[in-house]
Parts: sequence; structure tokens; C-alpha cells
Amino acid sequence: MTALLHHFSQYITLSDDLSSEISNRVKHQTFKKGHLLHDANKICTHSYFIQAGLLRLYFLKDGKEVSEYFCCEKEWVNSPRSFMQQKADIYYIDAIEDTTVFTLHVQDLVFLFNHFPEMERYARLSMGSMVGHFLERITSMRFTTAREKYTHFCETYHDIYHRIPLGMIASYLGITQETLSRIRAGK
Amino acid sequence: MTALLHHFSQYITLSDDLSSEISNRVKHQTFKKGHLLHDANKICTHSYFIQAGLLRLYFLKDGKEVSEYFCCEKEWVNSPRSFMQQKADIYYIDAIEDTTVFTLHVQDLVFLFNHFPEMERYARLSMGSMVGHFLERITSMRFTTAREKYTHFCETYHDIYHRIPLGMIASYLGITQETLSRIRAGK
DNA sequence: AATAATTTTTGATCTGTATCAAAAAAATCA
DNA sequence: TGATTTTTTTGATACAGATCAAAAATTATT
Repeated sequence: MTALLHHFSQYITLSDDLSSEISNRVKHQTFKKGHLLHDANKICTHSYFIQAGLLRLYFLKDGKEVSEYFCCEKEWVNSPRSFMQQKADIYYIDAIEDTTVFTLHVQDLVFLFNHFPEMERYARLSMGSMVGHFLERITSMRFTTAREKYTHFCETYHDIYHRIPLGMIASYLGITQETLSRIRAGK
Repeated sequence: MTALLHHFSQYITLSDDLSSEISNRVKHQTFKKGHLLHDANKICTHSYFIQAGLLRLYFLKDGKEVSEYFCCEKEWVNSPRSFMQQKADIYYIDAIEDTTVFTLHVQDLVFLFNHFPEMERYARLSMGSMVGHFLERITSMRFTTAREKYTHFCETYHDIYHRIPLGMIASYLGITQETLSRIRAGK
């Protein structure tokens, strides 16, 4: 719990009231490696704050999994468009490692938004850094070689890139696993 | 002005008080085609809501302009990371067409955030749709041919793709102008 | 521990797109 | 309106990375 409250406090000042509302509405859960937390084509009703472990957002293209991104400790995970707009979307969420999370239901989040304006601010600010990350990623995807993409990936995902299977990294980068394998081999 | 207030009202309920605060703090401006609204390596202090015209965000890579994205009527434009975090960044903003905007200074926006919680909500929601767009773009950038990228571009930028020079579209898509020219020619 | 399943590596070939070069077309300017 | 600049098109060639195929290594299962 401390980790979650500490996370909020990096963006806003947490009143005791808000702290306890958050604590009371959040649920602690554990998922085994390989577990599917969210299914495509369904409405995402929960958001997960990772305490320990590693989750992945992916979708299917021509029957093959394409990793959209990876989330680790101290990050929220959900199917963004599905969770925000409460509509179906293409993303699956699964666990790359055994993972423990704090789970928040969308209705509880709505309650928090409606009763605590600082929660709106928190969401605005954290969404802002999400936009920043996406921008950087889009920039680094164009006019770069496969090797440059991989190097950039290792830099930005510095603490977790070695915990992610090669094939998942390759699809995240938009290159084939064969190519990534050769890059790693230094060919 | 109506256009701007109408825009806000699509996300939040505008009180008379908030409406007039917005109106009083916003400044109407016109820029000629080719005008540089914002410079790289400087702090972005203004956000522009386009009334008519077309603006572009771009950066330099190896001395060449790479278009990050295009913004048209009824959209806010700024250098996102620079404006949000008030630090220097790589983006330039220029006008592809003669453009009229409503200009808001970052300090006025901060005032609005501090006095009107619904502005925080507005920012959260509009940032959310920004995240959605970026996600879709990242998806459509991987494992697609140059032709598919262009087709997707024309679909999402349906009303403006014909107003943007070919070379700018090519760099936006991460392909060369020669390739895009051949695609258009149907080769 | 042995077997099965999955993931990664290696090899050979093919192809889409980049690159380099220059002509044609369009836009801008005096 | 003609001259100059910029943008787009066309052509020839080269190469990074995809694809297809299969072996090797790793991981999971009984």
C-alpha cells in the first residue's frame, strides 16, 4: 500500500481522507506468470498498480502476438482506450512474471475523481508523462535501423529489458525475432 | 471565441464564470504561412487553439525536417513536453497555411487549473484522447508497408491530408518522399 | 531425470524501400 | 510574366531486414 500512496504523493498532496479512500477501494491481488488479466474485445473495468512483477499489453495481428508495451513496478496498467472510454478494444494484458498488484475498479476511480479534484490533477499529470513517453517512442521508430531501435529500447527499459523474452521485444520494436537475435549476436 | 468555448463544453460543463475567465485570458492571433510559432530548445509558454488553418510540429534529424504531427481546426497545439514541464525540447511549430488561433499563456492555464477543478478534468480527458491517438499511430507504424502507412494516414487525417505537402507527409510516416511519390503514382 | 514444448539461433534467399542522381512540375518572387 | 526556387516525379542501383526452413538451446511438464 505504501508504494501506491507514495506514487500518488509524487504528483499531488495526499490528504488523510483521500489516502484512506484510496486504501479502502484498492484490492491486493497476485497473478501467476502467463495469467491473462484482461481480454481483447471486452470492456476493461480494472486498473492495476504493479507492486512487483512485469505485465504486458499486446494485441493480435495476423494471429501473432504484437507487444504494445511492458509495465513494471510502480506503474498503472490497463487497456487505455478501453478503460478510459469504457468500450471494447484490441488489447490483451498478461503477466510476464508472477506479479502482485493493487487493483482499482473504474467505478471507484470515478468516485475519487468526483470527490477529490486533486485526483483529476494526478490523472492529468500522469497522463502527461504518458504522452511524453509515446512521443519519444514515435520519434525513435522512424528513420532508425533495427539496431538503433534495440539500443534505444535497452536504454529506456534499462531495468527490465533482460526480463522480457526476445520475441516480445522484437514485436514491440516492429522487427522480426530473427533480426533481433542477429543484432544481439552482434552480426 | 465561440469555437473555443464550444470545444471545452464537449468535455465539461462551462460555468459563466469559467467561460469569461477563459475569454479574458485568451488572445486572438493570425500567422502567415511559413511562420515559426515556436522554436526548438526554448521553453514553450503558449498553447494555440486553431480557429482556421493548419500547423505542424516538427524536429530536425541530421539537418532534415521530420514532421511529428499536424494540427488543424479545433485543436490545441504546443510543444507537449516543453509546455507541460516548462523545459526545452526538440520541436518547432510552424504554419503550413495562414492560420488564426486563440493563444493561451501557460500562466493563465495554471490559474485556470488552480481555480477551476473542471479544467483539470478537461485536461485529463483531452489528454486521454491524445493517448488514444498515439497508441493507434504506434500500432499502425509496425509491421505495415509504406503503402499501408499512407492509406492509414489518409483515413485518420481525412480532411487535411490533401493540404499537406508530400515531403512532410513522408517524414511523418517515416518513409522517403520518393517512395511516397511512387505510392501516389500507384506504382 | 527424461520428454515434450517453447524459444532462440543460424543459414539461404528474396524483396521493399533507401539512396543517389537528375528531370519535370509547381510554387514563389522580382 | 519571366526567372528563380522549391517540390515532386522518375530511373537505376544497393542493401537492411523480411521470409522460409531447420537446427540448437532453453524451459516446462510428467
